[in-house]
Amino acid sequence: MATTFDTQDSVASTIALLKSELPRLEQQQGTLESELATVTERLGAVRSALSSLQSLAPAPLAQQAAAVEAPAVEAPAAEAPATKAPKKSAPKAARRAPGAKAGRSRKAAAAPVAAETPRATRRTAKSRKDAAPATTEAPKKRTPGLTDGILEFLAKAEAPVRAGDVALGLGRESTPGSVNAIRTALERLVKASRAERTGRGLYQAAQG
DNA sequence: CCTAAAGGCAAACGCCTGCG
DNA sequence: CGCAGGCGTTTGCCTTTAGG
Repeated sequence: MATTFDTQDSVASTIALLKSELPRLEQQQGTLESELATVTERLGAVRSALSSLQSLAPAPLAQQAAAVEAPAVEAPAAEAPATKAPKKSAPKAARRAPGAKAGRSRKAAAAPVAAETPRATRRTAKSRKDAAPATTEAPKKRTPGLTDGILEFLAKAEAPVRAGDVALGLGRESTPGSVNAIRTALERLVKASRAERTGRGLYQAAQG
């Protein structure tokens, strides 16, 4: 039988394959290590920016930032699942109209056949006034100077940052809503040419 | 008091990626 | 390869605040 031969042949080819893969893996390791070094460096920059901002921010904000800093650094991976959770409650099928492939159909949805929940209706139904009554609960606190804070954060960041990073850096919660607010602010800054978007979800201070 | 600007929030949509 | 889910983007409306 030729099985021994076949086995030897197969082992040899596997060895050759693995050997050929080795340089690539080593190179990849090197790349990742340098990337890690970059991230580590940036982490330091972000931390220093954070501490600077904390000194600028009002007391409660600074406290929040301090509280956020530790866990965020300790377990960055845990952030992802946390933000993913709420999505489940709103399945895509429910959010998107069936067959609504045509982009920006939302605009058209104002007119069409039976737009079940036009914006105005939703708003009124939700009634933000009702949601934020004049009771003990403080209404949605606005954070004056948010734009400035973002700009300052961007200026201090040595590399393009994400909205979530900015949120954390400014001592805000990294909830989808909060991050979305940052993102909206970032977009406004980009529109105003006060910031630049370097890639998908990446922003940096405007050059020059 | 009125208005504009800034900021918050929610919804819809598109793109990307992981999984079966 | 198709599907499902996550994430980012866009958009519109509302609230709050500051300035005239």
